[in-house]
Amino acid sequence: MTGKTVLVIDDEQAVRQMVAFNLEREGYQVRQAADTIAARSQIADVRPDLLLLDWMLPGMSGLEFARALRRESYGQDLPIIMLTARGEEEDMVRGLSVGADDYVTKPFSPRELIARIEAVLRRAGTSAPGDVLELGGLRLDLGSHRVSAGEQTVEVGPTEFRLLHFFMAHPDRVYSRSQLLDRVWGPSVYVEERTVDVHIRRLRKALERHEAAQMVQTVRGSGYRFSARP
Amino acid sequence: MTGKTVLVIDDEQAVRQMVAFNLEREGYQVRQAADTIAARSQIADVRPDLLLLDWMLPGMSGLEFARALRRESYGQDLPIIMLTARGEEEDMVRGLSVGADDYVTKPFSPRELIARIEAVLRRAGTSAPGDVLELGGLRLDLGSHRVSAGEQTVEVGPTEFRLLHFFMAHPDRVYSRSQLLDRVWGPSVYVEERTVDVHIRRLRKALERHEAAQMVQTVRGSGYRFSARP
DNA sequence: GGGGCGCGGTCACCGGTGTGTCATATTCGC
DNA sequence: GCGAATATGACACACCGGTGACCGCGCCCC
Repeated sequence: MTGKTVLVIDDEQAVRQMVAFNLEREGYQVRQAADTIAARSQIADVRPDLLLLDWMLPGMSGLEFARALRRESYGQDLPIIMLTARGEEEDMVRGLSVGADDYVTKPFSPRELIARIEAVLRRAGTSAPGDVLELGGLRLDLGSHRVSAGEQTVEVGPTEFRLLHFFMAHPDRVYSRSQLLDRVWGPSVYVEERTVDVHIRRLRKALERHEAAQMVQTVRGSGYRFSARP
Repeated sequence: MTGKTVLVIDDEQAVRQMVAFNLEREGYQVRQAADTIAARSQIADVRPDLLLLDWMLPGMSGLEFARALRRESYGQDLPIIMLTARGEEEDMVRGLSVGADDYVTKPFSPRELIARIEAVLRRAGTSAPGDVLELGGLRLDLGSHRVSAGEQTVEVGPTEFRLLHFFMAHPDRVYSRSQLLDRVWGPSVYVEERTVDVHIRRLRKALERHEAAQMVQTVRGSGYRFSARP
């Protein structure tokens, strides 16, 4: 796993720690900054994949900071999620208008935060061309939305693409049907668990002309796993 | 559906009963505890899949209790949802930073509670990456659900996997058949004690191609032990 | 506007695998 | 050598996952 880097910018230490604790548990790299000065140097230093930005910051507001970032070359397509206290929601309209990708109102649950982060990263990742996942002879190109095995193109439907994308981003790991539904279909979608089976089969069928179907593995009683080795 | 077990820890009986009623209707097993002492013994006794933990408890706060649990081996990946009164939201930031997975503010609707429980349960198990147990040349990878001896993969069925998992997590110690049934099969499963023998044999058979079967040792009159030395 | 097509979700059926139980063989301790 | 405890083989059954078919929906192209 690559482990995306997230920078949390908030003046309250408790908030930063809470976020850091929960994101690290999910496998993210987390950096912290208490103000925009520190944030600046962290951004230059570690080039985070995503910003969690508090609305109220000492000195410069989160809004101004976001706007300033958007004017710069590196910050233009850096995803930003704003953190805001309850009651400030109206202001968020302005926040979104300067280019924040989403916002979360405090207090927020780790689940909600992670779901939003993944949603934003997914969107950002999909639009960035040249981002390619490669594993065991399989290539998945996020930019062109194409899958290939060697020289040949593999034809997969949209859901199979997302499923394969998730698998290739998290290889060698078992996921239960409900976890897959959560991560690939989305947290608020309710469909039958067995639906996963059907899409697994469709994915296998697409891969099998290229002798790559054995990478999609059944772990009886637990779920499915994607792995290059048998 | 297996019927997951949820433990409700709250000092108000009305809250506990309301929760129990609604969860049981959904097919959950529900246990109750009015304080942390009772909670302790319930946790040791029934090994719940999830905790609903009130923020304000007599004696020890929910926060302290959660933190204490997180320090222990069994509690580390036990999902926790905090219950909190409206107005205490500020404090929740701290609660979430010690590892609660989500929170619900009282009063809450049964629908909301169930939705959150299911969301948390779905995510459970995904969090800790790269969990690997290693002992005497045997490797058990929880993430990929694989067992290997040296370079070779060891084929084991689901129950044998759980059994081996338990053994490798608690080596060099004798467990009686009923203890194994309790810990590996679960507290609410009733099967013959002799069934353990059969699965021990199946586990040995799987290990014996890799010359690792002698690690599963019989202690006549007492039970079984897993150990790297003869 | 209608017909066709692609996609996603559900269902029913089936075959295989895993699981628990029993009967019988074997081993161990005394 | 005896009795008790454990190992082992066999078996029936439940359950899980694979699979093909079907249906409904939205979209595009006539």
